[in-house]
Amino acid sequence: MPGLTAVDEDDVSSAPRDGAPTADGADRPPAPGTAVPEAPAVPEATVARLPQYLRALSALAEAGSRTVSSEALAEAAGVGSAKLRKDLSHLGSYGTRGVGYDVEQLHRHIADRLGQAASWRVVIVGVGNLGHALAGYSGFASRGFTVVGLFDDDPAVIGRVVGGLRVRPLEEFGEVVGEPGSAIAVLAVPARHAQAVCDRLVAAGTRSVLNFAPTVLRVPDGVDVRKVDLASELQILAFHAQRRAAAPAHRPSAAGPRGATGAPAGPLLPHALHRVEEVV
Amino acid sequence: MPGLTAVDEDDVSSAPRDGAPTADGADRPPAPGTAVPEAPAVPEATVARLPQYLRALSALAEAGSRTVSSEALAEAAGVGSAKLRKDLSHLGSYGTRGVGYDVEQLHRHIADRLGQAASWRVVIVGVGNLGHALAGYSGFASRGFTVVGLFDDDPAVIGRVVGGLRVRPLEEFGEVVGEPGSAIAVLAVPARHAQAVCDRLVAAGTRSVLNFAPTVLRVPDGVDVRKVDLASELQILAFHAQRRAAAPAHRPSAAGPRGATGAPAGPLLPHALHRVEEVV
DNA sequence: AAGCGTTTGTGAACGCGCGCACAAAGTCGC
DNA sequence: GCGACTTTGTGCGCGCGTTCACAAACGCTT
Ligand SMILES: NC(=O)c1ccc[n+]([C@@H]2O[C@H](COP(=O)([O-])OP(=O)(O)OC[C@H]3O[C@@H](n4cnc5c(N)ncnc54)[C@H](O)[C@@H]3O)[C@@H](O)[C@H]2O)c1
Ligand SMILES: NC(=O)c1ccc[n+]([C@@H]2O[C@H](COP(=O)([O-])OP(=O)(O)OC[C@H]3O[C@@H](n4cnc5c(N)ncnc54)[C@H](O)[C@@H]3O)[C@@H](O)[C@H]2O)c1
Repeated sequence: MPGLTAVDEDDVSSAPRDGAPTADGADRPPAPGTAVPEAPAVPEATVARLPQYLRALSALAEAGSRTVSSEALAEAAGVGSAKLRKDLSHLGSYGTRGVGYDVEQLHRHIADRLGQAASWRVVIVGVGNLGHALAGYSGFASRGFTVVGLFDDDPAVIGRVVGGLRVRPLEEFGEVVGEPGSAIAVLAVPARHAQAVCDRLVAAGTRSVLNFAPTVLRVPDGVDVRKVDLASELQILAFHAQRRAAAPAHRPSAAGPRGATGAPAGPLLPHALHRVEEVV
Repeated sequence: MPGLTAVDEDDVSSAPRDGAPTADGADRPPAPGTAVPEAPAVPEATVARLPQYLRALSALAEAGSRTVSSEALAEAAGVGSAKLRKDLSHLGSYGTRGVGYDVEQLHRHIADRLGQAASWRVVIVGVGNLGHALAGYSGFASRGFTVVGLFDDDPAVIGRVVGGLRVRPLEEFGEVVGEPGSAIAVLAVPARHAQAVCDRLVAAGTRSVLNFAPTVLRVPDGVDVRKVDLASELQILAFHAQRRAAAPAHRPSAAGPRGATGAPAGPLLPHALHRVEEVV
């Protein structure tokens, strides 16, 4: 959404520009020159896709590719090539026409933009069923995140060591979180406590929250909240499944069988389906 | 009416919806034959919010409310009231002017639209760190889902009982999944195996997949895939956090991302922040 | 150096979703 | 029974995001 008024956002990112002799020092597109410093403002939709591009680039680099075309990278990331090029254009021009993008250089650049130059500190609050799984997840490190604290308020859980970290009481939160905005909090407490816990985290300086509890969190301006609601995801899938079931095969004959991937090409949904409700 | 600023959750993450849109996506206008009665075509953005409305309605019903105004329900769901009314209008008119909506009736109606009349069958594939947490999660049942099967291929895991269900080998998948499209599969296997496992599930009749593995899944038309990528969520938060850090005290009014509170909101952002990279 | 094929970057059209504002429709008070 | 008030439902304008299509830019070959 339009929410963020990206303020300046100049290319101040320390401009490491290591060895890469980009030759063209003239790719400073929006030369402000006059008037307001304005904001290149990367669109939200683009930001949401950058992680996918980064993942695809990591895979390509590991596979030995040195350059990729927008077509190939888009394929790997599961998007259209035009969309990918436009997305990258918001970050600046880092491709070479006629060749493509330098895998390593583009990876570095996107990682910089995502703040992944150094590892972000992550704290997990609520080490229950879900929090335990998250604490033991090894996939965060490779994406630029380091879990530096686990918190709970259950005496039976406090003190246990999970994933190499000791579970602490919430009172010690302030000691671990550090500077305001320097850590991301993952909320994995029961829904009825989520708001209260969130308030404490914000009071302690938290500016970024990933919420797993199925509740609407109220936070002051300046705090960023993203939610992951598994039940909602299932319900959205259920909605589509139900619609699919209600609308049987249309165009019985003329249906163009544009196969996607090696898989059964046969038309599905032979007849109406029914769901059962008993448990096995 | 002009009192409070529109409450408005972030919710930017609406359906990236990669892959191929279902063939029947939106071929409504040029109705070739006779006028088809069905398919008012609920917008995707609306579908993604229906679960939130349903949750809010459940809470209201439990609190004893018999009716709600669009304003109150929107507040509870964390959206704007105009948006909510427009969303509901896509489902048909079920409100009473001058009064509001009947809580129980609206809940029933939305639940019907989401196919929640009966409990959907859910199978979890990959009972590791994450799959274990999901299998033991009690929050699915109240949202209309019943876990009916757990699958893995690790002999050390097969046979174990988790959440009252025995973990089965993938070979038995076909016996449990039932009619094509009648169950939703939750993928919680390592990324490098996700595609292969997904192919097997689809071949066995699965039409809805919720993917936790950080990979792009290729599926044939007619199969609906939604992904939950925790690392990406963190990276998006990191992007905003970094931008916030780069933009010091500016205009707090329009700056922050999606404020929710309609009142005081004492934004601080005292000074620039820095991240540290060493682990504790 | 010039031509040729390739690929990027982007201008422009298009469609979707959002929020405003208001008339219609209903309730409540008298 | 009637007027005033409340709240829904929606028409409309607008901005964001996606897609198409193409000229400019680049490497490679001759
Ligand atoms: N488990 C899942 O697979 C799953 C799936 C989707 C959503 N969720 C949501 O994630 C959240 C956690 O789920 P769970 O299954 O891990 O629940 P859980 O009950 O197993 O764990 C919750 C943990 O939070 C701790 N806690 C409670 N109040 C606290 C407080 N005030 N401060 C600090 N810690 C506190 C508890 O001690 C417990 O350890 C819930 O909101 C749930 O709805 C879980
Ligand atoms: N644990 C988390 O908190 C977390 C967070 C984000 C994403 N993920 C993703 O979720 C997935 C699972 O994560 P995890 O931590 O549970 O991993 P895990 O290794 O703990 O569990 C994976 C399970 O899948 C099983 N498996 C492997 N190959 C299989 C196959 N071919 N068929 C059936 N089962 C198979 C394994 O036996 C194991 O039990 C991974 O893709 C991971 O990236 C996990």
